[in-house]
Amino acid sequence: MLAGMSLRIALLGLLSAVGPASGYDLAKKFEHSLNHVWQAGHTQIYPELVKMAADGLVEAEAEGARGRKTYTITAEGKRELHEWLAEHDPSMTIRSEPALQAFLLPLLDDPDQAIKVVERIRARYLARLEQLDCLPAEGSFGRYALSLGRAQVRTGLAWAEETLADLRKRRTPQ
Amino acid sequence: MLAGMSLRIALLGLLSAVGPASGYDLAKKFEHSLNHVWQAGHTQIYPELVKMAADGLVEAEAEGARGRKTYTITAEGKRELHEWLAEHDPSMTIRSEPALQAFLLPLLDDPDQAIKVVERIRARYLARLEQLDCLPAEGSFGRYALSLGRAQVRTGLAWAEETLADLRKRRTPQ
DNA sequence: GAGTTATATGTAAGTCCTGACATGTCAAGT
DNA sequence: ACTTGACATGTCAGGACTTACATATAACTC
Repeated sequence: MLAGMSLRIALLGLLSAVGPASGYDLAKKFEHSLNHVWQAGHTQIYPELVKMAADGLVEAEAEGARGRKTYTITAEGKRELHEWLAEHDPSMTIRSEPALQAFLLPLLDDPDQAIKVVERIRARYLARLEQLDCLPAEGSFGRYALSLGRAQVRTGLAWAEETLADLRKRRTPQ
Repeated sequence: MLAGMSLRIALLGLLSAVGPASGYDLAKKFEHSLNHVWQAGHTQIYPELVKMAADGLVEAEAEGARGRKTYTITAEGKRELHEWLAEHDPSMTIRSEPALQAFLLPLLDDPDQAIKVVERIRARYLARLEQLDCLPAEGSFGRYALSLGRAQVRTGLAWAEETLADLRKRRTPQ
């Protein structure tokens, strides 16, 4: 099993959880339930499903309306999915733009400028938290990931608020 | 200013913080101080520095030993760096393999299997936290990012421990 | 003097991912 | 009849990133 096949795994997981679905459906699910875990647009999903069908992990059923194609996970697909979940050591690779901005904060000598940057980061985290809070229970399927995602965003928000307090204290030390 | 130039920004930030450095130095800094924020290997860094030099963001000085080249940030480079930090709305894109595994957990009917998966995730977070705790103060330059990184990892760890407790309760409900 | 490790730089193939473009259907309102 | 918006699928160019390969010097150890 090769590394870096997370998009496949995510798609297989969705198909396994919600049953047969089209590429369009899967793109929507990505937006609404995998959003805090993994991201992918339809431009990545459609070609990937074709490759997965070629590899025997899913089966396509060309259906009626509007050229809609329904994909179903195969036994082989389920096997790959379970194997990945059971065996794969998850990569800790991180690429976080908010954290990169946090890293660079000391470059700004003017505390007011730094405050503006952290306030923008805070607003982003807050918007995302509200978005997560609006997520449907989704049959409670993604519950573990949702609690992890929420906790991570709340952590970012808390960091922003602590950092703002710290920067404001520095600005007016009297 | 285009999106997705974070590698450039990270390199400019390092050059701005620690002064002139070679590609090799920058690769080491990535490992030791940007690790919890952004990741890049030397195979990505060397070509990027060449492009950045072509764009006038850094200046290369071909130096002595072992073909070492020293790069210095230019005024234009500093301008770009500050502009990005001040203006760029950070992307919230997330791709977390641990979170993806968390998402898929309900697929495992056997609680013992789920426990194994979460224990592996927990071990990974723990290893990373120890790694972060060993980071030098680095002139305290990356202090904000370090506190954010640590908090994020601790959150992951706490999630793993709560989830383990939950799964163990389900296994033996008596 | 030989061997090992850390220093130091690169290339190339291939995959992953984004953003822009392109096409057409169906349902509902006006 | 017309328009708008949600549905539905795709391609393509280019940039980001990984993995494997390739090379050579300097310092240290045995």
